[in-house]
Amino acid sequence: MSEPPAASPRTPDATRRSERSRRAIFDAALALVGEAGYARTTVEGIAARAGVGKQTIYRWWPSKGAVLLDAFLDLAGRSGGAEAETAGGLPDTGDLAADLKAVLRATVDELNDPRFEAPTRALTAEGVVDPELGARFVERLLEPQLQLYVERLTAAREAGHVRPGVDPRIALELFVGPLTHRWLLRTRPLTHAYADELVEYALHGIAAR
Amino acid sequence: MSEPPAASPRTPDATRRSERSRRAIFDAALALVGEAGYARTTVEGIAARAGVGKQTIYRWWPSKGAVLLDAFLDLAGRSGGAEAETAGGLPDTGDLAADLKAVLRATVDELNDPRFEAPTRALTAEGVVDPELGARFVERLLEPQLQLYVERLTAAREAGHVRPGVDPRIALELFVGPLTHRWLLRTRPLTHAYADELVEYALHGIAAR
Amino acid sequence: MSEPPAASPRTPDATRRSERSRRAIFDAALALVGEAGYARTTVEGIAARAGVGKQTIYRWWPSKGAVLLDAFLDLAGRSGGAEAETAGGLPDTGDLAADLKAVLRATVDELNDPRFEAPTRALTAEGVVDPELGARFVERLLEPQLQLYVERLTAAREAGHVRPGVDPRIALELFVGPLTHRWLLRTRPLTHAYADELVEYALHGIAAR
Amino acid sequence: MSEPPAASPRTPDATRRSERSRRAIFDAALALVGEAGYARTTVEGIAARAGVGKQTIYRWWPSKGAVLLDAFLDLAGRSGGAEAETAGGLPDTGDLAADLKAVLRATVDELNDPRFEAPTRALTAEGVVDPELGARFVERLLEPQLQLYVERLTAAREAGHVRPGVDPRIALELFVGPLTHRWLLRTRPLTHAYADELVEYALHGIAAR
DNA sequence: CACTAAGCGAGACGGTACGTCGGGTCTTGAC
DNA sequence: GTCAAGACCCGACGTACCGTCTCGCTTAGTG
Repeated sequence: MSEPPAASPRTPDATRRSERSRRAIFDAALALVGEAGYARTTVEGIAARAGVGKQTIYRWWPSKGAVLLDAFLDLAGRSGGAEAETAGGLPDTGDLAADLKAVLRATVDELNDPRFEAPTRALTAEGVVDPELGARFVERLLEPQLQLYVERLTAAREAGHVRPGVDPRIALELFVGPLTHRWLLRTRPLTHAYADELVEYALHGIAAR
Repeated sequence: MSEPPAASPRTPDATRRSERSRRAIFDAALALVGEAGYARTTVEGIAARAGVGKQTIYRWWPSKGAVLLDAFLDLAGRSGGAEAETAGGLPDTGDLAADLKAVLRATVDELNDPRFEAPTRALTAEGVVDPELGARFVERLLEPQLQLYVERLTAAREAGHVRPGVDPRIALELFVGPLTHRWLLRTRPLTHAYADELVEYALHGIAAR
Repeated sequence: MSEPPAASPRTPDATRRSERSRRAIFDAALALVGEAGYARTTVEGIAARAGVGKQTIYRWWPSKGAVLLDAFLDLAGRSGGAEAETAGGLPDTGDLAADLKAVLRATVDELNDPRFEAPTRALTAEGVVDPELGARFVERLLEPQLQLYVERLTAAREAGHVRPGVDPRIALELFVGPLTHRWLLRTRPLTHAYADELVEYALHGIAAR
Repeated sequence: MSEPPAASPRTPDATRRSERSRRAIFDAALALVGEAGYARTTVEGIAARAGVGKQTIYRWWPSKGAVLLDAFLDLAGRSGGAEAETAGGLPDTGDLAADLKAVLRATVDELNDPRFEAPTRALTAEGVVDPELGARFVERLLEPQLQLYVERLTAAREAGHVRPGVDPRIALELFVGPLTHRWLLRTRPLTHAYADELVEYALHGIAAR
């Protein structure tokens, strides 16, 4: 029952991969995007800064975007950002509005944090245009976080705080969608006050009773 | 009292501009983005396809993105898309939910139209990363459309169909934000059914009474 | 009776060519070959040293060898090496042996001159392996010089100093061939004494009467 | 009194060398030079074709040229080309002119044989530019053959067919030099007729008595 | 009606980065 | 300790575009 060799042409041997280079590439990539922006970051620049041959990058990633996505996932994993939240789940004090406000305020802070802003914008934009990259981005970063909303909203529904028929998968977009819209398109500033208002509007709707 | 020449260095004389070239550039730009995608579209390519010197492009636009934004605005203006809607305003049958559903369904159709998808995605992504371009994009294309929501929602509030305290500028994002989120990030398909549900959720909120 | 445009695809417009760049490329190329040798000279290095874009080299020459051949032809033309000799023809004092010895001694000196040795060896070697380059090398540099031998030997034949049936084109190789052989393959040192002996042997043959 | 290990750093142990790999490398090298030419033949390609690690090549040879020189020597040794001739010496029928013509005709045939042409040209060119390689080439391949001329011409001198004062080492170049000149520089085609004429000219000189 | 003076098509230019190839070194695991 | 395999750092390849810069050539508007 032997394992067949990988089908794809030119598949490098991952067991021989240099962990040292991998980390250096991530560090260099994030640093450059932070300093010069995504567009002015180049594979050549990353390689030079990481003290690595260009081929070592092209051996393991197909494009600049892919490198940066992995670098960003690595960063998120290390600095516990998403992972910690993912592990713990959204807060559940019993007060749905308060919990959502706390989460959205934290999201606002993160989106305003310049450390994260440049690479996140860059990756999101890249994903908007490159479906494959976008899919990985959503699957690995966004979807796990959205799933937390699903869980919290489901719990709230079972607790009777949310109308019985509501689909959490759609409901969550009432919170996340507007926030993302403001942030990506810069139509209005992202503030805690806005986060609070958004929760109120989304929870209670805008129609007169 | 003769007017001195414009202060800025190297300001071209717009009165002598070749309309013929301007149109050819727009056509070439849109065609190329449609065929090859934004990333593979180049200024050089646009010039060649338009039968125009590169300098003629650089004389009038600072970047590829700017050319495409103008080309897109021109397209929108010509094919009446946004302009026609802008002129007429959102429908007002007295039934807010029905009117919003109609508008959102139309938006869904437009976002799913392959003719518009590629350039719109490209421009949006570019605007996400380039604040200046993003600002022009929002100001010239997005904001006029959002203003229509403001008007319709204000009218609805005055008619007593929307709660008195509601800020239309925030309320509109409950509709537009989730739609944009789905479209840009491709988290779920964009359908008429979704548009309808969105209107219901946003109008009535998700909280149990 | 209009001139048809050049058939070849992507033919650059020679009338717009930058003479300044052309010279800078020649100078850089010759300098680098002299300093680092042919093998360690690169197109990239030539471009950098000449303060020129790589494309400017590739626009006008197909290969490193071609650049160097032209650089060398230019050098020969400027420093009058071949051209001056070509213009004047071989000396004709009436004493064929003495004239040939003078010429061969001069050739020995030139082949031993380090300024010429490196690039000449490099080009010759390249021509040995690349027939096209070799053909140009022979046609532009070698053949004009060999032609001088043909003329001098023909004159000598008419003056009765050379046997009537002798083909000058073959005869000249008795002088040039052995010299080149020694120089290219470094089998024995190249000296004036050797040049003199060569003339004696070739003129009178080695067979006993 | 045990022998200390060889002084040089990293001297591989020749006794453990894989004969199998050595032959595979030679075969691959010759095949590739024949198929793609010397310039397009790479160490990597040789290793891959030979089913050998690159290091196995670099362990035993300093350069591509060195591998090919050895491969060529091996070929010459095997197919008896030079060796057989070397062993037997030049023919000596008593008729110097006829013997030389026979030998030169055979050389012409060999130089025109496409099997030998590519690698021989490549090695010669490499030797023209790389003195060390050139020296090995001359010593191992060329000089043994030239020595045969020395022997034959010495015999001829003793038999009174060659003038007494003639230095065979110089005389031989009258035959070999022009031939090599034509072959390397491709100035004129290499034919049997040319070989014959060359012998006549060199034996009897070109000067009128 | 000539005479500037711009916009224009064309494309050469100095550059930067691309993605690939191969050089020569080093490491791993099998023999 | 050699060997096959191949990852690694590095330098160069030849190409694609960038944005700038001349070139003639229309094409107005002015003197």
